[in-house]
Amino acid sequence: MDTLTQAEQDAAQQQLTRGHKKKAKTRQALLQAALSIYAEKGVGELFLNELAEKAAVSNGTVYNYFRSREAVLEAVGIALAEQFSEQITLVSKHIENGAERVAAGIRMFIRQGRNDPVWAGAVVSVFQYDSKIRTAVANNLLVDLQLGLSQRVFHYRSESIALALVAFATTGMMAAILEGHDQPDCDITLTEMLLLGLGVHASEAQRISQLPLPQLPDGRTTPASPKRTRGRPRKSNELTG
Amino acid sequence: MDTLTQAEQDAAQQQLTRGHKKKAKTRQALLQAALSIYAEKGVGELFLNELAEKAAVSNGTVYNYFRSREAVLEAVGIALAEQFSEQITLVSKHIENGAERVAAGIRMFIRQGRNDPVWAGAVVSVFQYDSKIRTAVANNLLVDLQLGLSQRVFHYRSESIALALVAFATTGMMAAILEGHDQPDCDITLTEMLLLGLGVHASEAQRISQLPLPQLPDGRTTPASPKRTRGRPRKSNELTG
Amino acid sequence: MDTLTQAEQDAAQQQLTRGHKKKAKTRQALLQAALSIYAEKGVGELFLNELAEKAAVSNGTVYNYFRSREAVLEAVGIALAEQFSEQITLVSKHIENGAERVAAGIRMFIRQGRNDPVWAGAVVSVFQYDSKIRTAVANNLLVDLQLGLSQRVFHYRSESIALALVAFATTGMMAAILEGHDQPDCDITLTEMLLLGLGVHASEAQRISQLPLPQLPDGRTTPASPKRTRGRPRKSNELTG
Amino acid sequence: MDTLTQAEQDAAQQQLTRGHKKKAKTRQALLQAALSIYAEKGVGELFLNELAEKAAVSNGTVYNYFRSREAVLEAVGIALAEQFSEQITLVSKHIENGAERVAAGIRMFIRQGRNDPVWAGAVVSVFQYDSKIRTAVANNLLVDLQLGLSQRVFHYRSESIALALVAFATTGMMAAILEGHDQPDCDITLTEMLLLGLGVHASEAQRISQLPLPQLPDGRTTPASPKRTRGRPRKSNELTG
DNA sequence: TATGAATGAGTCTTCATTCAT
DNA sequence: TATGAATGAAGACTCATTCAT
Repeated sequence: MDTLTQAEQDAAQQQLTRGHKKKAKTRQALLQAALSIYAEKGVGELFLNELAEKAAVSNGTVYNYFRSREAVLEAVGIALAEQFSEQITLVSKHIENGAERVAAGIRMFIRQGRNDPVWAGAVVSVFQYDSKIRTAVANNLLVDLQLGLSQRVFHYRSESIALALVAFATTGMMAAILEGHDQPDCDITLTEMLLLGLGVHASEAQRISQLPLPQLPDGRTTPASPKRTRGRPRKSNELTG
Repeated sequence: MDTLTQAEQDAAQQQLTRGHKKKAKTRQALLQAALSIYAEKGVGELFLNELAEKAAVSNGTVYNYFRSREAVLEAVGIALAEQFSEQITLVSKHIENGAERVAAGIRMFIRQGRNDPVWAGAVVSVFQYDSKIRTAVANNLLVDLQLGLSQRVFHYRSESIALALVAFATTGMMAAILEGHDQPDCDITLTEMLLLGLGVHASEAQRISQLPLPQLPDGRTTPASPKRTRGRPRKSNELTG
Repeated sequence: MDTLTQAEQDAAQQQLTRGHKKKAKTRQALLQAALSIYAEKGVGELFLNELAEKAAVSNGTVYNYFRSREAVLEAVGIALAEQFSEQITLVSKHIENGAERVAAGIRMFIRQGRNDPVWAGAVVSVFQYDSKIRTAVANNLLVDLQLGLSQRVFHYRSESIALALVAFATTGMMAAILEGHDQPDCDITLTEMLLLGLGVHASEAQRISQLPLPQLPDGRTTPASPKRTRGRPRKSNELTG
Repeated sequence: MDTLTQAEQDAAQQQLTRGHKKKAKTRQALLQAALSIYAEKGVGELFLNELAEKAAVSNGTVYNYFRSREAVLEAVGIALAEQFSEQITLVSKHIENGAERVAAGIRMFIRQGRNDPVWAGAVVSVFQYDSKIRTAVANNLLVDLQLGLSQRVFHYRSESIALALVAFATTGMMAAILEGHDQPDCDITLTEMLLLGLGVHASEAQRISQLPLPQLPDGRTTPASPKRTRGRPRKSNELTG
């Protein structure tokens, strides 16, 4: 998964051919830097001087790409939200079963977060700051929940509560992993629990949660491990201690 | 539930008899004001001049009670954390069954949050900002999970994941309610789902989630609805739309 | 004429008795400093760091008194406008003849400006930047023009043009004096010309323009000569060379 | 009256024949754009990015024509000043009487300003910002004043004060018109007043102020009405309300 | 202890100017 | 010469913290 959406990459490509390589690269660098700051310190701690430094541009350059600090936050949120839709669509493209689709989504998020802590940190930060991101997740999830329900795989009483359950448990798990409370196959374990919660039969839940995940094309450009040069050290999450 | 813990109230009471009524009141006012700011705008938006204004003291006075802004945040976190333990202990004092204790805890949080949006908002804000609060929740929850496991009511593979599941789903539900996505008995519905996820048999899950809740002594002093005089309006949560 | 209006001085006095001497003094210092910057460099060149330095307070203190840079400009404008009304009222309090009142006003402005270049510079700067100041001048002048007309001393075709003539010529003269093109009795000379322009008979114009001016109580606190420590040197006005 | 002086147009013409059409056009476009910004927002609000945009060139291009922002301001001032001389010379070319020459100058300025608010706004703005412009006006005016004096048409005590009177009253009137306080024949009315002020006999003042104006060749290229797309709205001038 | 004016480090933002293409 | 992204100095503004009263 790349930091830039497909649309943005296309635009970048076009500009590239017109010799505007630099501008596209700078914008990407800024978005990437913003993501990594989100990951390290949260949305509220994004300061433009630090953003500029991380993106290796000068202070004023930020304003050639974003009208204000708020615009940066918004742009990152939008970029993440678009990524979500694409990513989820991709991972469950050929899956017909609603429960399997939901499971694939949950596991993809957790695995992706484990592979890319910068991305995971940004997602967790943004998830509760920005309703756009929540909308993006919810819209995709909702369809699959309804599919599973109509297929008689899910049996839940309230769709909105099921939605909240899956979304918050998944992002919570991502947060827990970020804070060091990882364990092998935790994606499978959580997915099984959630499927049970959604009313899937135990044997089915176990089977579905262990299905092999579709291969994802890997286009990540974010560094695999965040640099924590500054900012307060991340507090350990005692929840999963 | 009061904003101050029992211990703090006791201390306050003692000082009261010594004629230090005012001091105790000011400290309580400050903590209460901080809570309501958390609820309205989140931890990152607590500014001391606003805190002082809300508590009806001058800004310099804050420093007679707290060494720094950080100390305020910490004190609020500690106060909330202590409340949690007391509250959960209270609600499940006479319950022997681990699953019933967990269910009572989940439902108490959600119901309490529905009754007191200020408190709920503060809890949700703090939960992801302050590891102490997470610890407090986790410690209590952990015991009950282990109890339920030993009683063969729960059947889960990973305790830490179960912990994360219950904690994040519950606080997520509180957030969803805050944003207006409430529905009757949503505490029961979520609890049933979580019990299922923890491996409780369906019939048991349904029964346990619907047990009458123990009566709670009600000593709340927080206003029932937060005043949102300033700050950005809370974004609607599309997740549970 | 003082930098603070009567109302402001009253307020200051009240606060003084309540031990708020400092606050009143700081506000006055800021207004005074703003005036002197206006005088030296014009409205557009007022920078808050320089304002703070001149008022001998720190940068942030300015914001304890004015919400923004704009608020500073506005406050100075209002203070000057209020001064005008008071000053003009004062100088022509006991004069019945409209032409004599107008003459007294014109000459008072010019003489006051000669005595207090800081004030004069500020007036000239503000006059064309701030409609409030123009309104203040115009309102007072208008009454006297109409009085003179009804007394058959003035004979002009258009009141609004007469208004503009007197106001711009007077402030223009103040600007010319500021730039060093002073000469003895220039207030008398200009006043005579303006009276002629307003249709006063030549002998009357000469007599009125030379009447002794009413004594003004002198409460100036502004330094008699501006310090020109910084900023581009004032360009000489070639108009009156 | 064109934005470029005759000299500049000649130069432009020469270059045209050498195929440098574009360069001349760009320079003119920049000067024209600067004028319109002056008119809209004043000298202090001319920003080079906006200038470039208005002239439909990139911001870097400005520096191919002017060394710095200051150089732009200076060039506009010089262009306006040269226009003045030409314009005044032109309008009073065949007039022998000093008072008639002065009257023609005053009326020409006011009428021209009424026809071309962009030009008028720029003149008013520049007049108080740039001593060159004042010099240009003063030099022309001075000669005519002295002529009128020697012809016994004027009877004033101080040449410098007479100069200031006429100049500031005229530009003040232009400002008043710009702010909407126009009225038919206000140029005649003001001129008559000023002639009276300069000591012209009443009947003569009336006659001279109403003489037909010499025809001006009209080569204006500036749009008749300024576009006020941005910037603070011009404040209404209460002086002439 | 309470007050609230003052402080100043830190951030956001603008805009004249440079320079590689 | 034209372009426009990049620059960075400068100025506006915030807010935790101090301190004299």
